Amino acid sequence: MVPPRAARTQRRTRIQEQKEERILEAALEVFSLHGYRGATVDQIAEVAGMSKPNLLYYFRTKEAMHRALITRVLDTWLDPLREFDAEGNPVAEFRSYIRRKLEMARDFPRESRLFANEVLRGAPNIEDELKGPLKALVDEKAAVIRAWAKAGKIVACDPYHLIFSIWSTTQHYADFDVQVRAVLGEEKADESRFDDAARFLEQLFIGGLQIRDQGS
Amino acid sequence: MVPPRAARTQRRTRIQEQKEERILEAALEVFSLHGYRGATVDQIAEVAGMSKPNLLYYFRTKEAMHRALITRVLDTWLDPLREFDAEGNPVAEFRSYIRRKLEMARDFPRESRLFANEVLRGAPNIEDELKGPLKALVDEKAAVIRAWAKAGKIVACDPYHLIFSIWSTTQHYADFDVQVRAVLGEEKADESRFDDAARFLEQLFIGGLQIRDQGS
DNA sequence: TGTAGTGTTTACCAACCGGTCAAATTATCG
DNA sequence: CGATAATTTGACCGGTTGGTAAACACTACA
Repeated sequence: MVPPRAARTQRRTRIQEQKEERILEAALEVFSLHGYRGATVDQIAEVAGMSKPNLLYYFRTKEAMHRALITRVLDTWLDPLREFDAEGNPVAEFRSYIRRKLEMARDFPRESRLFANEVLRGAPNIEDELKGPLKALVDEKAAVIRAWAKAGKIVACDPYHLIFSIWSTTQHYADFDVQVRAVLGEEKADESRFDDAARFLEQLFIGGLQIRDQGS
Repeated sequence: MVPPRAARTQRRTRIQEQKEERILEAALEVFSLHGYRGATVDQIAEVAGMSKPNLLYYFRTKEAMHRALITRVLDTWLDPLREFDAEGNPVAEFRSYIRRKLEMARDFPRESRLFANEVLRGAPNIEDELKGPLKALVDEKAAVIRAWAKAGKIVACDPYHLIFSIWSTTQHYADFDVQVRAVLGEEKADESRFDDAARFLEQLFIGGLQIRDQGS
């Protein structure tokens, strides 16, 4: 009788976990494609293969569904940056960070688009998380980058805008996928697209970051 | 009696032009903020300062309004790339192209977000224009860039992904404005944000493109 | 001033949407 | 098996949405 959300103090059953997983998977599919407002509960229910009231038994509102989804995505989305290691070799760290971000754009485009959709709308539901955990993490990594520059390990540059540019260039291949396809032509296979992108971005960032001839 | 759209064979009156302009301005405001589905005709009518039926007298459907808006935006959006001059100095051309794109992100963020919203949704209404005029223009400029590289004027790199990276990094400051603000902190004034971004992007792209010491 | 066309508004509608409810079905466990 | 709780469903509801009908107002011009 009592909806599972209220009974969460107890352990969740396996069936609840599975259903919630199926729902969030379907919600990701629909939200990422149509945005929050554009998605309908009926649509999500259909993709999840269950009736609307049944879906609403697990997530009482559309908003609850979206919130659960976006906080989860935001968390995994920051993993690559968390791995960014102050102790490692600077150039190697950037190289693997860029590669990880590009792989996420390739393998999890729906998550990227969900996030993009949310930020585009002004991030009404995640503003606090952006100003809190996200900002804190970026501040931390920016300090690392600045220290590297001061130590002469990489060229000096604004660490925040450097991170922004890595975010934007990599996520572009998920969020603007249709445009990229249209310009490159459909014949260009996915593999090739991402390989070319990886090669270019490495050239752009690593080439630009490495200390070489400082003249002119 | 007859709606103006059908009477378009005749010249449009001044009042029609003005009203349509007011409507498209309001539509841009609302669509860019809430996306196609999230925007309501009532909302647009209110922003435009007229009643809904009155608005629908000038644009018979919500979709017609959106289509008129997006084709116009797409057109002006490509202007900076059109100005990209094959005869000019390569480095100077890139520098001014980046600056123009960044200025557009600063001065016309709504247009950028409208476009981003559309592409995110799979560009259902502009797919043809992406594969047609857009692709043609990019192909043309890509050839120019390749020729510059072959002539040794800039370093060799994939011209398509270079253009993508300029698009994504500059538009990021319009589309992900909320995130940028959250990370940099609200105290950072707009002017400073864009100045810093301009300085960084110049360093990234121009520094990376210029021919200097080629040794590892 | 009459009238035809242009522009505007009030009232309205059918479809859709998020969400509820009560009843039915199924799983759990003594 | 019996009983209790968990899950699922069809029917439904109030509010919103895109769009329409028709009357009304304004303007230009003979």
